[in-house]
Amino acid sequence: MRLSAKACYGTRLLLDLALHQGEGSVPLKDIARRQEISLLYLEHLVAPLIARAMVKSVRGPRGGVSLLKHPEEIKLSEVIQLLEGQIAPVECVNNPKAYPRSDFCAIRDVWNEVHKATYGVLESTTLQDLLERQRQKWDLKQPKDDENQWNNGRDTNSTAHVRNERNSRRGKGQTICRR
Amino acid sequence: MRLSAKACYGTRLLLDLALHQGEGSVPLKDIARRQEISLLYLEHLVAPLIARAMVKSVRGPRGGVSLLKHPEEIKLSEVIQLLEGQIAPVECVNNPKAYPRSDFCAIRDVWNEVHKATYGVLESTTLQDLLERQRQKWDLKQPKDDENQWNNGRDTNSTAHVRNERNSRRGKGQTICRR
DNA sequence: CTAAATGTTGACCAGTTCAGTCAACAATAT
DNA sequence: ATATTGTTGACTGAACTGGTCAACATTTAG
Repeated sequence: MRLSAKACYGTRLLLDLALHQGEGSVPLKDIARRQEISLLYLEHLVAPLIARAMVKSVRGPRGGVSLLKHPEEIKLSEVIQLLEGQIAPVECVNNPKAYPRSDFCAIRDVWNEVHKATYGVLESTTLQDLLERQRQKWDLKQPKDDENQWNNGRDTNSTAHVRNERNSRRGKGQTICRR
Repeated sequence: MRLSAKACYGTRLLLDLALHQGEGSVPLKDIARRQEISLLYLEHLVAPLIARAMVKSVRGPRGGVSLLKHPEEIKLSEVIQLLEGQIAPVECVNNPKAYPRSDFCAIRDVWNEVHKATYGVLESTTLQDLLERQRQKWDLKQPKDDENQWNNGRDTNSTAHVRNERNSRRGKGQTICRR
């Protein structure tokens, strides 16, 4: 039951912003570089976060994005729901009214339990929690020059390339995580 | 974090077999009809279950499939792992050794918790549990002629058609669940 | 021995989704 | 006026999914 790269990248973007709070607008270009995510993709990915008022953006020189809510106000359940579309494993858990017969389905009950278990973890975890945990890990490791805090299991040794600059001809980009 | 139709159908196939224990081999054709799943697809889907010795098959007249293990010996974690490929939301939870840097990633810890929560539910649920729950629901509802016990949230009103007979020209099949 | 009824399996397909890209444009600071 | 940032509609190639086709294998019944 795989998490999409979109939800994963979005979570990393938010943590990156939390780690850089107090620095004004953070250019997406910098986040893309630190997180090794395509800038062009990141620009699209940030839109729902802006629309949901989790993040605000400023255009122009010294532009970028920044958190609009406090990290403790941002629950992961909200983030994943927004980016993934649904947290429930099947649609009849997500929208039981549309599937009245599923009331008599024992299997649906299990997916419901899976959903509750997953949702419970995400609902009780805030961006603040992530921030504190990440800082603790860094304090242990002293990775001052290693803000690439993630490794979400994607193949970071891929030879695929991606651009993270706009309006440039196709060319070498940084190694990306692919699915 | 969607469950694939494959994992969903496989779970329903196993429950259907559990409900029909004691009847010898159950033809896949009958399961396909009851569950409204393509027979042709079901034939492919059953292969890993046979390979894993959860199910056994008999060819020829009076052939079909039947459970090889007792329902209480079949955990859903095993089933979903087999059919879905992985239960963990990201690969670095599934295979941490391949991602050493993820040890310092706070986000990975959260996906780990999500995984543990999900896995916990599936690991503690057996086919026997499903069987008992399904029978209880039926006792309440008396759906004697309604063995289509599921409704996994897929659109059962679809006008798409599917064949569930072999070696016949393309033609009208039964309504199927699509994603 | 033949026909029918079942499973087996390699190959294939159309549609969908995804991760990413392109480019024109808008807004802002210098 | 230029550079630097974000915005957004449209697009793309690859991967995956749910399903199909057909030839074949096995088994039973007549």
